Amino acid sequence: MNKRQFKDGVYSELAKITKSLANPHRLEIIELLAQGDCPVEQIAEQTHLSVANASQHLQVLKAAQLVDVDRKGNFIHYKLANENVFQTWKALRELGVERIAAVEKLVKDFRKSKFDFVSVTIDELVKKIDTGRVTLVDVRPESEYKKGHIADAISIPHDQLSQRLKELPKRTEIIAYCRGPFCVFADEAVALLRKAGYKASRLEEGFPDWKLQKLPVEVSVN
Amino acid sequence: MNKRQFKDGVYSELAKITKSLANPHRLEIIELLAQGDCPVEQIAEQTHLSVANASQHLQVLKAAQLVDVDRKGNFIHYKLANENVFQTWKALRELGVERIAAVEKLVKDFRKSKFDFVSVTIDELVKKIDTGRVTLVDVRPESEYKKGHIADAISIPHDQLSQRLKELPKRTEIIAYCRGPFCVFADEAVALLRKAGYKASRLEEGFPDWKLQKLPVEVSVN
DNA sequence: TATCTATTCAAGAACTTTATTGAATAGATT
DNA sequence: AATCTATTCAATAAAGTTCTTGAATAGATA
Repeated sequence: MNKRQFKDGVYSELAKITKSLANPHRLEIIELLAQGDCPVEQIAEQTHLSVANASQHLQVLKAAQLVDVDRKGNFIHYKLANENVFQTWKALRELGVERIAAVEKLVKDFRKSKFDFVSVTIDELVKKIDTGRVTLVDVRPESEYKKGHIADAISIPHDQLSQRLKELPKRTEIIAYCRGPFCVFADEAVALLRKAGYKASRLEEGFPDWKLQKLPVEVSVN
Repeated sequence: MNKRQFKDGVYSELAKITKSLANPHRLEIIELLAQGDCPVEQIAEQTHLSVANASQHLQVLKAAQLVDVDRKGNFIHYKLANENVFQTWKALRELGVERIAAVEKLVKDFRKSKFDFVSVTIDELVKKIDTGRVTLVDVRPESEYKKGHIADAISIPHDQLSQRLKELPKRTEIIAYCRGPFCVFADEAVALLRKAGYKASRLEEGFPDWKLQKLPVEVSVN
């Protein structure tokens, strides 16, 4: 094998991986799987795809070895092959927000129009936890909370929040978090909480970002 | 705009960026531009593409805002839009090497078959520079050296090395570096040096990786 | 102003990717 | 062993990507 063949080989393999990521639905699937493993049907539902279509996208990710499968009873669970997959998605996400005005505009317009408040970064949250009292609320679906959540966070899924406000303290600051910067659950939660007189803000990033930094995590085993 | 439209918008913008990276030639172009800005014709030559084809690929990268243009006299120079672009390429590269056996095999087979020696990581090189004496040789084309190189490195382009061996000390350790882990210039240099009785190894990563870590860099201004 | 030249554009053929549909499969459960 | 069911496969039409070729352009030099 000569030099050129070697280079062509390497770059074409890397392009294959990149291609497997280069689709809006597959990026959304990666973000979803970063919350924990998940059967096909749930992925299809969450991403608004048909099951057959979701399955096909998962096959593409599997062929690129970005996801692994696990059979659990009647269901087949998919999961990210390793941390590096989320890391790469994070790099792409950040590149997008920084480089592409369209993405930043989408995010800002949507957020600012409906939810006019600032968010807290992971670093800021760590300081807050160290120095003061904070109530952490995980507003993702309970199944995702169970698969892993920030230590000491309580689970109140976004669609149950209005009925469960009493569980939250009025005095201490509340930080809501969800899947990631493009997930709206936390924004909706904060809007609701503020309207009800609570002192609340959202975490800018999501649970997978917290976990990637090796910060304390808890799992609810079934 | 509702939640679903927002998500669809964001993921499809991010997928557009990812698609612009998802091609072997464009990945190679990114790696080349990470060495410093460069006119179209040189990019075409280095990547073995026709000029028209290289230009088209550059248009794709430009549309995704991953590269910027600068006119210099008669030539149009392309450059990476910012550090994050290289960062993302690096994440993809590492994901590839870690996840895809095919990539690792290609690299190992090619290297091990022709160049049977271990490489030095950036961290190890930093320590070596601190504690001992090391001669650093930049074996990339001189134009790339001029656009930026590791501090105190000397330039001996790979194709001139055999005639310029006398410039190098026989006693102190020599570390050769080039564009990155998939670049073969440094391997060839080390093979040649060892055969001639020098104590030499290659840097595993390349100059852009060194620069990304904010380690000391020099530029030869023209 | 005319010429030169690096780069881009445009059109088209070959190939790849995607969503949809309905059938097939493989592994549990009964 | 028979049935059930979550998932995958296969075929197809529509849309997108890529390389090649040769012409067009825009900005510099003369």
